[in-house]
Amino acid sequence: MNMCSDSTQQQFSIAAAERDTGLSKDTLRVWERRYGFPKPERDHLGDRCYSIDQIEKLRIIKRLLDKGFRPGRIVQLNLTELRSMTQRGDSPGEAVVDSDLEQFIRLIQTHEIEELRESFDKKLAQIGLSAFITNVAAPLTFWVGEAWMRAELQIFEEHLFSECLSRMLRAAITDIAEHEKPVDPLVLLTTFPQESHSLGLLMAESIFVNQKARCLSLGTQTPIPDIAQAAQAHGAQIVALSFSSVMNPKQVADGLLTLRQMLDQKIEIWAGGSNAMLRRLELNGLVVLKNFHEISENLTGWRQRRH
Amino acid sequence: MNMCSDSTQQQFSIAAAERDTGLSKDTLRVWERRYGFPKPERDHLGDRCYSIDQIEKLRIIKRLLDKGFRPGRIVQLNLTELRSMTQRGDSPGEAVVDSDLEQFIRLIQTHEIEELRESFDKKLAQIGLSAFITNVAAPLTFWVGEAWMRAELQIFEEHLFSECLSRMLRAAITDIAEHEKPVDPLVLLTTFPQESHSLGLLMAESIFVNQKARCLSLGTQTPIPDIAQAAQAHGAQIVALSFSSVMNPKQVADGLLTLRQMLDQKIEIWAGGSNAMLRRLELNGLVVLKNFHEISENLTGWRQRRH
DNA sequence: AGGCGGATTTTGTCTAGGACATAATTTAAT
DNA sequence: ATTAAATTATGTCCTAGACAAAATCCGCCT
Repeated sequence: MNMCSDSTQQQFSIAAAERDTGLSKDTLRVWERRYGFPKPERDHLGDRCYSIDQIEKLRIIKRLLDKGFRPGRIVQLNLTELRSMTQRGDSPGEAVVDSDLEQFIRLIQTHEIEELRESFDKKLAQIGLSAFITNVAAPLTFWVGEAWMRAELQIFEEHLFSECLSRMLRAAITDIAEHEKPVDPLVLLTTFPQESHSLGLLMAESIFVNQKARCLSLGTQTPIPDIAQAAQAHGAQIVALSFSSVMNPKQVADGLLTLRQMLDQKIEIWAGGSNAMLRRLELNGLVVLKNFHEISENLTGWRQRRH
Repeated sequence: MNMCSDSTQQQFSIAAAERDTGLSKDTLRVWERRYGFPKPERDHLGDRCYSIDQIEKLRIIKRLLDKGFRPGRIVQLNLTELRSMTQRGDSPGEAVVDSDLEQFIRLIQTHEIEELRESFDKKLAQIGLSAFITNVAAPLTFWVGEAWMRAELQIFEEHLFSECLSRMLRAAITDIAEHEKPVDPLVLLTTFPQESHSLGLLMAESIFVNQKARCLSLGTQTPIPDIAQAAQAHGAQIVALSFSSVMNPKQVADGLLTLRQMLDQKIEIWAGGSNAMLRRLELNGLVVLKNFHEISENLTGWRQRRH
């Protein structure tokens, strides 16, 4: 049993490391064997004790892996080198930040939650829900993740932002539901068991509801057989799933295949999110949504197909 | 690499089993070694292939463990024996179900979500938020868990119920926030990284908000150092945490100890939820809340202490 | 009977190093 | 320049042993 619990001066057991980095115990051990990092201290029982610095580095590496980097190359690098990698890659980095977004960013950084909420509301009233999600919510969420990696934002600030946005979207959804009568298709929304990010799902639901689709959300983390059951029970015509990069790509592919087999062929699966697997995966009866705009497009298409 | 993925006819890899049962791979392997259950088939590589029946049994066993049973005794039993154990134990079983609850239960079982939502709203308007949580939301949540174990309710029905209740509570919270001006204390609400159940947290927040406390929710799964940082940054006076029985009791104790050390002594930690560890744990500067009613009591106490 | 302290069993998590499928990359051949 | 084949990189699985912490049992004393 591990002696270097969290409690003693910033030391993390391998279980704590797994929980806080999202890298499995097996992966942590095999990296140590192969690449020599992380090489944690050992307690008097020979159990690994990760330092807070190692955990932080591992968290950054995890995010870079999600962006397509490979461990063998980046594991050796130091913190500054890792942070500089954010700029590189497919995205143009912070140059993309719209001037409109800057005010929101400032409010996040200064923890002015109330003001952030008000600005959100104002903006929403100005540009409407769809545009708000495409032009504000989505890019801001992306920016927040990047900023964290550049050490410009704390994790709790990310949580605050996420919570604030969630509440806004939920309110918007309720609001629309009260005023407009939805029509077909009936869309079942949820995520796979490993996936706990609810923000993507919520943004998708907002778009669907805004287009007057009937939505039924199961929340996050529904076991796959139960997704199928729910879809059949309620006569859903579309099952919409959200996959962030925290989910293991293999399990994404695996799960989608299983679900496709369990589900009536008439029911479509629509999958969106930042998970790398979605860009590679091709499967009959699976619609991969590259961005929020494609939800509207596909919805129009679906409705035309059914007259 | 595992060949018996989810996709082939109801076979689960050990990773899928872990994800769907909440029991770690290590535990699954050591149970097999010691008790002879679960004894999964092997694929051509020697990798474990759990059947759907084994998974279901494991899920029930997991819930019984959370209630205080021990694996050595119950692992051997068959499904009917396991299900009958629900009645036994400290709780009087379904006899406790209030006649008022029956209508809600029926609506859950028949998937009448719209009607459930309306009934909730009506009841809430009738008895007020505090009473609604203590007399309806909390017992109903408990009942839903039990009913699942007795195979009277599907998991997706549990999700639907949970989502429906969530939305209601969030709406209620927003509603109060718009009409009443909150006062001290400032309460920071969140859960530890492993804990993804947001319902308990939401019920707690409802009570707090209803008592005019200023609430700041980080949502679920905030890393422990970040909880401490957030509390300091916002000058929170109370950190409120929710622990369901899905969380490993050791990690609960460990985490609370760590957090207590990181936090200013003046900041109180209030912990509630069904996790078994809370009943055993004693720690200076930690308030364990046995039920929702104690939130109000302790809040009154806190305010009196500060005049 | 009932409570207490120590011995014993139960339980979960950690260790090590080996294996191998799959994915990604490099090399060779057309 | 493209495609195919070989190679390397990577994560997850395997076995089996160890040990602390928690729970239970047991004998003793009141």
